[in-house]
Amino acid sequence: MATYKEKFKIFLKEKDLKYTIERKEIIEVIIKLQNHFDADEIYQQLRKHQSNVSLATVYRTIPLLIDSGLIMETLHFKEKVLYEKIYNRKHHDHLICVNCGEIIEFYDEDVEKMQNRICQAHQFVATEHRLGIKGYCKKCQKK
Amino acid sequence: MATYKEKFKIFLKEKDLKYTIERKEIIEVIIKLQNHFDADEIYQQLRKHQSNVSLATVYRTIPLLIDSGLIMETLHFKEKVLYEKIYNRKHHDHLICVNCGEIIEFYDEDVEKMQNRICQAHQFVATEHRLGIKGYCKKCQKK
DNA sequence: AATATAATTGAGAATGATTATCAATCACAT
DNA sequence: ATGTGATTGATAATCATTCTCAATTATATT
Repeated sequence: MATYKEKFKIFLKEKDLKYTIERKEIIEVIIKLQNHFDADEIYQQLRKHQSNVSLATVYRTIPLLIDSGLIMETLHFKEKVLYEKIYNRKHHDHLICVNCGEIIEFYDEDVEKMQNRICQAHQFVATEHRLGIKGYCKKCQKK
Repeated sequence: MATYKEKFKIFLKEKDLKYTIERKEIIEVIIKLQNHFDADEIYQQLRKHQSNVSLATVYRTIPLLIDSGLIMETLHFKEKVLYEKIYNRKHHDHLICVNCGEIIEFYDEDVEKMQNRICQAHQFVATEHRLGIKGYCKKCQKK
């Protein structure tokens, strides 16, 4: 099982793209990120680690990270696109608290089965599905 | 069962908001719309019907339509927020063809049950869920 | 190691959807 | 008919994202 960095390098090589310092620094920062993140979060983390990669380069690199199967766009919240790491992780879906913004991940076998059934019924070939449930988390219900 | 227009009027009155000509023209145009639409689509339809309601007012009215339970945001596609009418319609989810943009609606009882089960397990109170499956429709698979 | 070449970068301008501002107008209760 | 606060249109502002372009860099080849 290749590491994140190796997988990214291999992807770039296949596409005749270069493994630059900027791309190296971005992937290193992504590896450390735990939660859902947006473009600016990557940028802020770079600065925190004494890297001067520009925001433009962050935006340019995101599609490469997606195409290489390392991250995916998972949800839109407050006008922002959030991403998360997916390499070497099981697919899962999300509960999002509209009050505090907390994101709870869950995996459900039935969701996957159901997706297959629905796609077959509509002769549809799925590349991705996203189930997002919005509402109130335990804490926020009390208010 | 109140009509769209009546329901909107009642909502506005409850909130001490006014039923203006502009809001009337917007709701009339929404009633006629069949598919998923964005803010600009509403604006274009208004102009087609000799209405001069501004785009700013369209944007200002959308939250009112959502709060009154007449429409909901259903999906993001190509950087645009798409809405659809929901009043007096059964909840449903979507298959979206990433090639041609076709949107197929489907209803599945199991999706609803599953949502309840997951929310109970996480002590979460859902206000809304959205299941979007992206992939290739029958036509686009052949290419 | 030097060279060639196409890819990449940073800085800042451009874009495009959406939101805010504000003076003029309007809906509606009294 | 009047008063008051809500609403509107026009347009400026915002904010995330994308584009532009000259300067720089990675990598294959000599």
